[in-house]
Amino acid sequence: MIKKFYITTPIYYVNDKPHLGHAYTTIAADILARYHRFIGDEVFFLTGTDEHGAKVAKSAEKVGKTPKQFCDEISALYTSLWDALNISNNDFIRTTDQRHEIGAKKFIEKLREADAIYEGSYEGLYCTGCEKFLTEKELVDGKCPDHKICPDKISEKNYFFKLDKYAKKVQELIEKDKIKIEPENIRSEVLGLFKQELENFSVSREKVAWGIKVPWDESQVIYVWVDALSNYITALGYGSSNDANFKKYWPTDLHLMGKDIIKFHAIYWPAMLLAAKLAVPKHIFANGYFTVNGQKMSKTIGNVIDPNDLVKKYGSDAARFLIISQFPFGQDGDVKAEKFDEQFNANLANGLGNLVSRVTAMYLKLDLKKCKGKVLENKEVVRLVTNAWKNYEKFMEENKIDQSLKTTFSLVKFANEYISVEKPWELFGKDDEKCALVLCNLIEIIRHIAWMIYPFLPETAENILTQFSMWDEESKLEYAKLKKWKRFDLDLQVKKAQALFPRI
RNA sequence: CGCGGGGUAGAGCAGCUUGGAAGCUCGUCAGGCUCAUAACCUGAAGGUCGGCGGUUCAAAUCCGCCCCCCGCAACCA
Repeated sequence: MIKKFYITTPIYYVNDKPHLGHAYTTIAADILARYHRFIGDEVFFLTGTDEHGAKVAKSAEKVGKTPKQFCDEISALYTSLWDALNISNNDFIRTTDQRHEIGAKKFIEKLREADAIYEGSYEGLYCTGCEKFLTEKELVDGKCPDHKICPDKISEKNYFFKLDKYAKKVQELIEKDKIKIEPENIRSEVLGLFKQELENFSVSREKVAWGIKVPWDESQVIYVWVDALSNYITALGYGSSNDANFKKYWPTDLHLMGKDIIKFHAIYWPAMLLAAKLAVPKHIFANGYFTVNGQKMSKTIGNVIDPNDLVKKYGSDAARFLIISQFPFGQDGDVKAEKFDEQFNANLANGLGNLVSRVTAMYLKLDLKKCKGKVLENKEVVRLVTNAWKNYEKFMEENKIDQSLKTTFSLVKFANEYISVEKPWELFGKDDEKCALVLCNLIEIIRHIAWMIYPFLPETAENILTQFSMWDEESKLEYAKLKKWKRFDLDLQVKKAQALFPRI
């Protein structure tokens, strides 16, 4: 039976242009999506942009644009980055899409019907200059940092969600891993939140114009978390006449996100889904945060890394590789600009690129056609590759994508050592059959490496396989066949190609 | 007493759950090789595993206290 696999990134807030963090989460999702397609799952991979709220309206106004124009422009920055990074999402949802509006309204309506919503009042510090509520933390000496005035304490009518009604159940689901939360430390952090006070949260706003109107009270706009989170179902057609995808793909197999928004995904979202009598997500995974040179990435410090620059400098595949392999997936990590060059050269140029290059050259230089049909199998090498696949899969299933990549590159290392030990150039003319065996083993190892990196570096994988004229035929094969050791003969059409990753 | 993460060779990290000769990548140094993208392979130098104390035949690993970094707490992955 074919398994379905629904994977999402958060929808990104358009108040900011995309940075390394957005790219990180999205590339990770793409790798997992590609992997699952690769092994034969039916995949739906969703990403998108979150476009409502006072902040966006404000930013738009500042540059003299309508909110919609503003959103169109920023949202396009995301889609073009995803193009540049070869992201294979099946859909891209914007919260300003009509389909989303319909679904989101339907969803909040459902919450109300379930008696999960009540009218209350929200009290906060409102700055008339900003036209928004400020938190205590934002204030400087009790004043709005932008307008230097004391905000007014005012209250407005809001609708609230009865989180207290569902929290216990959500907690139970998490404890029993019905909603599996990873990594472990994030899970315990979430469970810790239940011990503290979890307050009912507001699901609407009165003083915000840029948003989706609450269906039963048009003086209110649906507040961010209901609006944003519901994208995961509205993109599948929830609430519309065409909800085939919703029926097929819901619930989510994997919600991927940065750790900052875990609370909303792990607690608020399942609670709302329970209220609406929908299935809850199966798995939530929070990735870590980047610091740059030991400091948090921030616009004010000016250390924000633009993923577009990485693509320009290293190319799409290498940028994917560099971004994803900086530190273990699920943990925080620090990056330095110099490190990108270093790792590019070490792993891609000197490692993989050079391996392909030297094996290709040897194969073309040493004429071993007379050994055709006499090439044996080397059990040790076969076992090594089989084992590598086992580990690779295990890590992938555990979302340890950096480990899968490491496993793959350990084969690169092995192949390079193997060449040094066997010295094909010395064997040639002395023991041609042995020489042929070594070269065939090497090419076969490279074939396996190519398929392993396929979800990570799709273009490179195709390039390598094309170089050995394997792509056309193999790309049609099933996963189970691809990963089997293949003994092939010496009649391959091998082309000398350009360096995969020229050294920097 | 808010919650959580971390402090291991020059740099970045793994190991800690289930105690038992300190490992990986990059860098440095010295050899080797010539098929290759000045690449590749081998070897070496370099660490009192944040501090103090405890448990133990044995602690980076378990326990206690202390010091120092960092993230989160209604909208920056």
